[in-house]
Amino acid sequence: MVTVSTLKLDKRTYHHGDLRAALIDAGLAGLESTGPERISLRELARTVGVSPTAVYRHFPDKQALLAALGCEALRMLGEAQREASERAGGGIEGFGATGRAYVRFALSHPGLFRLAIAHGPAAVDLASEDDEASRLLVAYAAELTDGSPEAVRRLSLQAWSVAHGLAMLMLDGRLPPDDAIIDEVISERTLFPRPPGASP
Amino acid sequence: MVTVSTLKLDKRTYHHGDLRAALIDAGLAGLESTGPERISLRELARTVGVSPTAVYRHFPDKQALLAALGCEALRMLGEAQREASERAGGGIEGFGATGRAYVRFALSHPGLFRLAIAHGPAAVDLASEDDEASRLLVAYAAELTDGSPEAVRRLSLQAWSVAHGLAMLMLDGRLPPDDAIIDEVISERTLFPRPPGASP
DNA sequence: TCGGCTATGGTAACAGTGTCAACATTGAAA
DNA sequence: TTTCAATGTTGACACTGTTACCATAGCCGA
Repeated sequence: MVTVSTLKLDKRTYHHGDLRAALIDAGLAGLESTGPERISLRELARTVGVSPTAVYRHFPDKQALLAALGCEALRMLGEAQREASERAGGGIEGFGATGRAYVRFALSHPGLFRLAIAHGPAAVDLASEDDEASRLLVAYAAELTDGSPEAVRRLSLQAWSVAHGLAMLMLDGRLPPDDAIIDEVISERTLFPRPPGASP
Repeated sequence: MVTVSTLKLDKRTYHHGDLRAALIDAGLAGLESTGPERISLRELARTVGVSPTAVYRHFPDKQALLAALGCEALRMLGEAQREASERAGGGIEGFGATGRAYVRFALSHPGLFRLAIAHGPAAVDLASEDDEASRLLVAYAAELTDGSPEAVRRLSLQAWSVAHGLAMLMLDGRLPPDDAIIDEVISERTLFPRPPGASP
């Protein structure tokens, strides 16, 4: 959260104070209850108590607003994953835990998750990303392989794909959002049967 | 394709002939060039040469229209996978081929793919689905495991998740839509190192 | 053959959206 | 204190999905 939620001053002030932060806060709140497609620029402005076009003083576009929300959502996702990783104590269990946290975050915050993925900054190289989620991923992949770039890359991509695919399939209703399925699919034991790095 | 594309009769006829099929055809054509959220009911009606509200004689909703398009798209996806499977000659290579075909279909028909997943019929149990894609998946999973329900289930879910995750990450710009990455991620050799069913 | 009924199409309108141009207000710097 | 850039507002435009109501046409029975 941005913790600037009480910035909606009373109406007597012509200027708002920090409209940008208020809009992002309202957007994050709205994303908790509906999907990204259904949040409206005008309604956001309404809840903040401002005219629709005032938004354009802070974001050139609706897309830009969504992108800002996406960045914040991505940060929250990474934070959830880091907590899960620390709780699991690192190692291969930590790796699995971050994957399961990825899916659980998607299920409990569908709007935020969708926006984090769909409207985040376009990624070029996974290794050079600067968000916490990506950092965690490649760090674990390096730890659990021989460290060669190819191995790190492959494990990162495969792990991310599994977690993301499961999350999206559940969000889109193609698979039931069942906790047991998460544990079944994202399992260090069955997914990567020979712990990488153990044997050459 | 539905192969009813020339049904847009000239304007002198008050009734259209087969408006429903024409709408679906136009929708599929539109999905080839843009995403599902950007196709407009009114524009679809316009390209077919009919008033906006005529659509409501054949679909109760825009959602219903999208659902119909999603079913058709899902059929096309399954067909692409079956072709790839047959070309690879079955077995574990066929399994990998269907996975790669899944991702390639997503990349070459993003709109169709998104709609096939997002607006298809809500799935309850993977084993009881009646679309070709699901059938292929569980058939391969049964062939490549000992056939126990748990093993079949797990392999199905993991394989689907990997393919779907990779496809979505590429479609959403989080990973470059690189053919080499597809081969790298969806590889029978690295993803399922011990061919299931070989050793107990 | 004819009359009516139903399937299918059209018109007008409503509320809502994102966005632009032009105008208004404010706080702070010169 | 004056001016100016930052910020907010009003009004409008084109577009959307949807509804209520009206129009046409082709088929079915008398």
